[in-house]
Amino acid sequence: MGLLGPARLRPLEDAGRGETTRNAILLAAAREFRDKGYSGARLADIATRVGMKAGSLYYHFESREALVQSVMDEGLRLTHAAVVDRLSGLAASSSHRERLEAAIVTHLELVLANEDIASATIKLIWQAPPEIREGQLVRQRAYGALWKQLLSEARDAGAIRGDLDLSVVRMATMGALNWAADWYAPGRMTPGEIARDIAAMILGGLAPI
Amino acid sequence: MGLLGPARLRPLEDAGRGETTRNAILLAAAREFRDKGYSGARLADIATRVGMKAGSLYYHFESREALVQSVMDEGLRLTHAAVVDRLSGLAASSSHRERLEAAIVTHLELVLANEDIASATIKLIWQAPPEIREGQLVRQRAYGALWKQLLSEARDAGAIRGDLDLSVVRMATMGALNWAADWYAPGRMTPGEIARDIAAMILGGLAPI
DNA sequence: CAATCCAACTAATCTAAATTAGAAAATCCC
DNA sequence: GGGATTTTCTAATTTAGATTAGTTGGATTG
Repeated sequence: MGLLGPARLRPLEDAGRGETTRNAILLAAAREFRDKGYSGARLADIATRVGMKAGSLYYHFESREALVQSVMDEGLRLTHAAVVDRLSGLAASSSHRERLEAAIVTHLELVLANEDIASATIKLIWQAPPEIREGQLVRQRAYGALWKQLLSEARDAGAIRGDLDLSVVRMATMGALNWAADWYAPGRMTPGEIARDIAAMILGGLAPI
Repeated sequence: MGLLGPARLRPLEDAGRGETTRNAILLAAAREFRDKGYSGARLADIATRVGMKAGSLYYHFESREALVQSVMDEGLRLTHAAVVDRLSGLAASSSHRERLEAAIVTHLELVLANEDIASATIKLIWQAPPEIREGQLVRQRAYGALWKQLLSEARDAGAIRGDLDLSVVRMATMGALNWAADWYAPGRMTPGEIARDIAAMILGGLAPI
């Protein structure tokens, strides 16, 4: 696997024609949600992006809500897969610190630059009403578990100080990373530079050595 | 000033009868928005909380949008005031690290425990559509400026490593703090404990000393 | 080539809330 | 107490969008 990873919208294997437009809709929806937010995005606009009319979307999705769910599902899947993939590409000899850093940078680059669906998902996590978010708990938990493991292994190995609650650490980290989806605008700094700074800050803290 | 601070919903000075119900509405709206999100909160429910009917709200606010704006305005004002106040209560001899820590803890405790309006505002910042958020830029900038100053003074004094971009630091910090509004649920840890851990993490980093 | 199916369109319909207008009730002020 | 003013209520009205029903054109298959 390694650097390029499996993180495309969906493998070609099972892509019949239907699957293709479904993906086009997901992508259009992701962009629309990312740009206009959960309540601002309208089905009509999403449809226009794909080149169809609002009603036609119902051929592919049960409802607006189902569409949101699918976008989030896919976004989380992509993010999870990208991080797993990145980690599995590291040398077996890599340190816990390196692994943490890799996870942080991968997550952040996905959110900032790579995938519309990933960044849309992050926004939806904040914006969507509770009912919808609850439908995502399974995936969120799965991704959360990955980080939990990463952190607790690191601590067991002595790579993280023992006086911090790991849940708090995990949530604070996610917050720091995910908020970037909101304030980031291409310009002064590249996603890579931002990722490096945030990783350095999380791992090393603000205080000078 | 010191520990108790000025951070009440609004000074009594100019509180005519009208002002009072206006505040009651703001508070009710804040709770409703905090619990159900920007798009989930309905004017009817807000009105019920205050003991009136939806239409009556229009006597006090132009529109739903104006109400949201007011909540956010007040929330940011409160947060800003609380942090300023806390800082001004510190001894002149306090270190930059202490000042940063105080700001972090104050912000977090406000978001987690103290003021419905503050935590509602944090959520609205994420959830509200861009047009509304833009109406808040002035206040957000003012609060941002406070942090900017705090951070750059700290760095000039050598209390923050010089290799990090301060904007990134500031945004990552806000993200870490603000996401807490979302995942925090009273239980295992108190807001104070969480605040301590997050402050320790931001200042000292994950790596052991 | 006819029957069937797929994928989209058009044109209602439905619905949930926000919003408005005008009537009623409280409150205030003399 | 009575008129003016402030505040709230009631009962439409509006509106924006999601949703649904029924239709159509093209592709596919037997």
